[in-house]
This record gives sequence, structure tokens and C-alpha cells, in this order.
Amino acid sequence: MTTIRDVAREAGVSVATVSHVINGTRPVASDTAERVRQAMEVLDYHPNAVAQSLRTRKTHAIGAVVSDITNPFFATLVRGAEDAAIEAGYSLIVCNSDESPEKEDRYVRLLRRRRMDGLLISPVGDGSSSVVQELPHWDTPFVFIDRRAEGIAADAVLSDNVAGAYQATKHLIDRGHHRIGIILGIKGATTTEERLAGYRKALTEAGLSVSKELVAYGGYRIEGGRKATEDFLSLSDPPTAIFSTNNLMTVGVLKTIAQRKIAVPQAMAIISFDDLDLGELFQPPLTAVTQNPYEIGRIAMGLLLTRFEDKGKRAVEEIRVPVVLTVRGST
Amino acid sequence: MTTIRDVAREAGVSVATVSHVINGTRPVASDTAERVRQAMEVLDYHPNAVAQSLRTRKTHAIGAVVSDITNPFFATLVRGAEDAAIEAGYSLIVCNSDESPEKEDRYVRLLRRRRMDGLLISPVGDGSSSVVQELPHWDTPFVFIDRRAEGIAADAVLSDNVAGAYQATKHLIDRGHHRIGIILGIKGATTTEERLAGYRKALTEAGLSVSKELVAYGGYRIEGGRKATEDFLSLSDPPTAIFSTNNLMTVGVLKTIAQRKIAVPQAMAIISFDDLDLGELFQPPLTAVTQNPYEIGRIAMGLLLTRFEDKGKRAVEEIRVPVVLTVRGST
DNA sequence: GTGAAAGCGCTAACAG
DNA sequence: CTGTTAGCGCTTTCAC
Repeated sequence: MTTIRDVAREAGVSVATVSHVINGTRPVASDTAERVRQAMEVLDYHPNAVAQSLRTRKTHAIGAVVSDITNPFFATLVRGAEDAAIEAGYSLIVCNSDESPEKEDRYVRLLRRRRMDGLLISPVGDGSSSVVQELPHWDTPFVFIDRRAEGIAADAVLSDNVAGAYQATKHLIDRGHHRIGIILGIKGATTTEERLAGYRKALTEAGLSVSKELVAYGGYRIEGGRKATEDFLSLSDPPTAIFSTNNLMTVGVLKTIAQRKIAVPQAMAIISFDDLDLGELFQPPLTAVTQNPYEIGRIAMGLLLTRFEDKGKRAVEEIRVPVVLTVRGST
Repeated sequence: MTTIRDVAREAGVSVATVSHVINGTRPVASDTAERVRQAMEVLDYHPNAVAQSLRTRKTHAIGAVVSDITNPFFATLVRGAEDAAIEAGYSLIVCNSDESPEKEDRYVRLLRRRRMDGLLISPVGDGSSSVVQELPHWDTPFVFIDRRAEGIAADAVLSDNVAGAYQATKHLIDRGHHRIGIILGIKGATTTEERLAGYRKALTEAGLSVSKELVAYGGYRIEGGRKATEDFLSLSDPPTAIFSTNNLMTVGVLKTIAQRKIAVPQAMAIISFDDLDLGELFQPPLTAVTQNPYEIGRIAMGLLLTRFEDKGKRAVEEIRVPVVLTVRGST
């Protein structure tokens, strides 16, 4: 592998000069610069970013820890973050915590060892794991995405969960439903708690009570959605509508309902927090609260990048990205 | 940030000893080792992977350049690769080329500068870009995934495209179709050429001719699928079946067909190379050639990792991962 | 069983 | 406008 010294020798200049033409960090006579560029070309030289990082203490890399990259919600969020990072000359390293505290722990430590310049993280569960709680004591800027960790005052970019869940529930009530089953994700996660709050608010406002048997937890996974639906169906007095609070669980709901050949929306109305990519192609098309993961990613990255300048000076920000209710055929 | 020197001082040993307890690279008296571990704990020390990499010339990181991480096919492939990497103590850096030669170029260079230990790459188009063509001259092992580049003898892990396309086409023929429109991706891409070959083979075997107006290109994008479908429909003698050769283009086909309220499969049969995540939930459920991206990723990573030992000694391997035809309601 | 010291490839004073 | 050189934090001979 050719080094900066090889280039310097080939061009007949010092390594300092080569470094400065690479980085444009000080004026170089144009013919000297040209010789250097020629030498780099000839030797097929590619600066060693590892050495650069060691020296400058900057990796120009951002780490992101998300729940599952195969979930289109996070895949899209990551694309938004990536696009914003690239524009600013940073690259993004993506890790899947898979909703597992162990993996989260491992990846956050990994990203720390690799000296990321900043972090984007959607904490597992309620964010009480030690590695997440220690984040503020470490001197790397970070911003929470999609969810935030309990008890940590830090930047966060989140969907407007309460409003979205409220709208979804109210829509169902307006359609005449009184018994609305809600399938939540992981207890303690801020998304879960906030969506539950929106649901309660709508019910209470309508003078309806919140029945415990109609509140289920599906772990934000397909299987969880399926299981919760089956539990609902086996109730002596089953709900007439199901509100699934993430895309994956909605898939579980739809599969179960299709399998049991239950008519939608006549026998069961279905609404999802977070649309499915092809939601409009289902029969009937899916009614959903549409989030904007791409924007969440972009905004979060933008916020993070500003932190590199104002070293912890500006106040912590919590940004809520609006959601919109898309009424289609399933309700 | 605390360094290995701080730990050495705190523990009252040399940096060499600290290094060796971190890496287990030589015997250390158990009480000394204990003191060192204590010191690391107290100082909240995290080894600097950047410095380690510079010194050892190994980053323990693999770079992957894929077309689009929001495409479930690649998202799943990446998960397979990642799982295999993690098991072996490597981490995976994912980049989206977005089918753009410029981005591909930029990312491959980026990964080179960051001194990845190895690369996984699905080349854009026919893989004729200079950065891809230079890959072999560079001394980093790499393996092609999903597609391969023209004229480069290198490891590759690919779906069995010819067989899959043959099966799909034959299935349509068996169902009585004579005019079958095929929507290919990007001209020159090996996936495109191979799937076309399978299609031709089945038609020829059945004594049918390959009509040029029934062969379209959709760039592996939703919009391309939509456009191609519309072109087919406006033909004086439109096809009775459409064979879409990737998941995204299939979405475009389905959207167009649904919009035009064309009956599937009566008025138009639809088959897709690469299943949709929720293909079974459509009305009618989608018939598809199911690939196994997770396995492609795992196998490719496994192959790459073996290359770290046998430095280019073993012969180049091309591994074909089987596909299976899943007949559902759309044909 | 342990330590001293020479670099890995680069950047950035400092000096001219 | 250009060169010399001291590290960045770590691993790894070589020596004891």
C-alpha cells in the first residue's frame, strides 16, 4: 500500500506539502500541486483514513443503532440520515440492535471504540440499559431517533405519537366502534407509552372506558401481532376494531385475519400506526397513520451535525415530526 | 479520552502489559492482570480501535455496497452478511450505491480509504465502472453479491437466475399463455441477462417466438415497472401475462393493474422474480420466484472470510443459491 | 513475567 | 512557498 511518503518522494516534495494539497490546508504553488497530483495518480495513492482519524481525532463517521434494518420504517429513516450525512461529508455506520439489550450494548461499545464523531440511537425498551444511561457522560454527541430513553435529557427526533394514536382511535370511534383493541409494542418504550396515551385520551373524551383486556403487547414483531389478534378473537366479547401500533405487528394482524377469513372492515376494522409499503394494494386497502421516517432521519442527522459546532451550548431539542391519518378501506 | 498509558500508570505497569491483557497475546501474572482490569474499569477505558487498526493494519470491518438498503431484498441480504460477520468478530459497513455509478465510485473509494478488510459488492449495471474494474488490482478481497461484473474473475454468490426465470416462464406457458411480457431491470446487469436467458429458453422450448415488443426494461424501480406495464397495455395485441423480474418493478405492475381495475389472473396473469414481503396478503396472492437473500448474504460473507486465510490461493468460486417457484393466485 | 522503544500513516506546529 | 519533526494511541519486537 502506497503512503504519503511514497507520493512525496515521487513528486520530489515533503510529506507536508502532499498533505496540504490533499486537504487544501495551505497554499501550494500550482505547479508543485500539479506534480503532487500526478504522483498520486501514478502511484494509485489513496489516503489512509485510519491514520488521518488517529491524528485528527475525527472519523467523519456517525454511528446509528436501530432496532431492525429490515423494517422499512428504519430502513427509510436510515436513508434520510445517510443522505444528510453524505451532504455534510460524513458517512453513516448502521447497526441493528434487534430489540436486544445485549446487541445494543455490544454495538454502542463498538461504535465508541471506533470513535464515531456522533451517534443516532433508538434505545431498546425504555432505554434503561447501562450503556445508554452512560451516553451523556461520554463526550460524543448523540440524538435519539423514534424513541427516547427514560430520564436522559438529550436531543430527540420523534413522531407525534400521542396525536397520531389519538386521531386513529377517534377515527374508529367516529365509525361507531366502542370496543377497540390496541396492540402496543414493548412496555416502557416511549413510542408505546405515548401511543397508549393517545388511545386513552380519545376513548376518555368519548366517554368510553379503557378495558384492560383490550390492551395487548406484541413486542413490535409480526408474531406478537398475530398472537395479540388471536387473543382478542378468543375473548368472550371481542373488539370490533384493532389498532396495531407498528407496521410489523400489523402484518401479523392482517395474516391472522386473512387466515380466519374475517371480513374487513365489516366484522373487524383494522388501523395501523405506521403504514405498510404496499398498504394501498391490500384488499381492502389499509387505513393507517403515516409516519415520515425519512424526515426523522434527515432532521436527526442535521441536529447532530449542528452539535459539532456548538459544543453542548444550545439547549436540548425535542423535535416532533407530524404524522397523518390516511383513511382507506380497512376501517 | 483515557488512553492505554493512563491505564498503565494507574495499574503501575507498562503499556505493553496492558496491551497484552487486553488482547490475551501473552501470559500475564493473574494479580497483575487483575490490577490492569481494575484500572480499566476505574478509568472507564475503551481501547481506541482507530489506533489499533493503524498499527495492526486490520480494521476488522467489511464494507458492503448494495443498490438500495430500503429494498427488502438487499436489507435481508445485508442482515445475513452481518450475522455472519459478527459471529466472526467483524463488523459490516453498509453503503447504498442507489444504482448510480457516481455513488458506487464514491463509496468504493471511501471504503478503500477506510481500509476495509474486505468488500461485498453488487455492481451497478454491468460492472464496467473503472473503480469496479480496478478491484482485482487492489489487494483487498471482495465478493460479488446478487450480480457480478463483466470480465472479472472473482468470487460471486448469486441467485440461480436462469433456472428461476425458466420456471416462471414455463409455469405461465403451462397455464396457456402465449404472449408473455417480461420486464427486465438494467441492461447489461447479469441478473437482467440471465433472467432474460431463462425466459427465452422456456419460450423456445415451447416453440414460441420471443417478440421484441414484449421485452421491456424498468431499471429495477417501481416507476419502471409502472411504465413498462402501461406500454404493454397500449400494445395493439397486449400480453396476457406479465413477468416482472424484481420486487420493486412488481409493485409498479400491481399498482398499475389495480388502478386500471384489470382482473388478475383472468385478464392478466402476474408473476414476480423475487417475492414481495406481503405477497401472500394481496388479492389475489402473488405468484413469485422466491429468492433467499439472507442466505446469499451469509454465504458471501463466509466465503469472503475464508479469503483472509488462503491469500488468493484457492480458485475463484461462483455459488448459485437456489430459488423456488411459489404458485399463488395471480397466475 | 515484564518493560522500553520503534513505528503504523498522517497532520500541524514551527522554522526557514 | 516549503520542509522537519513531534506526536495521535496502539502493538510488538527485543531485551532483561
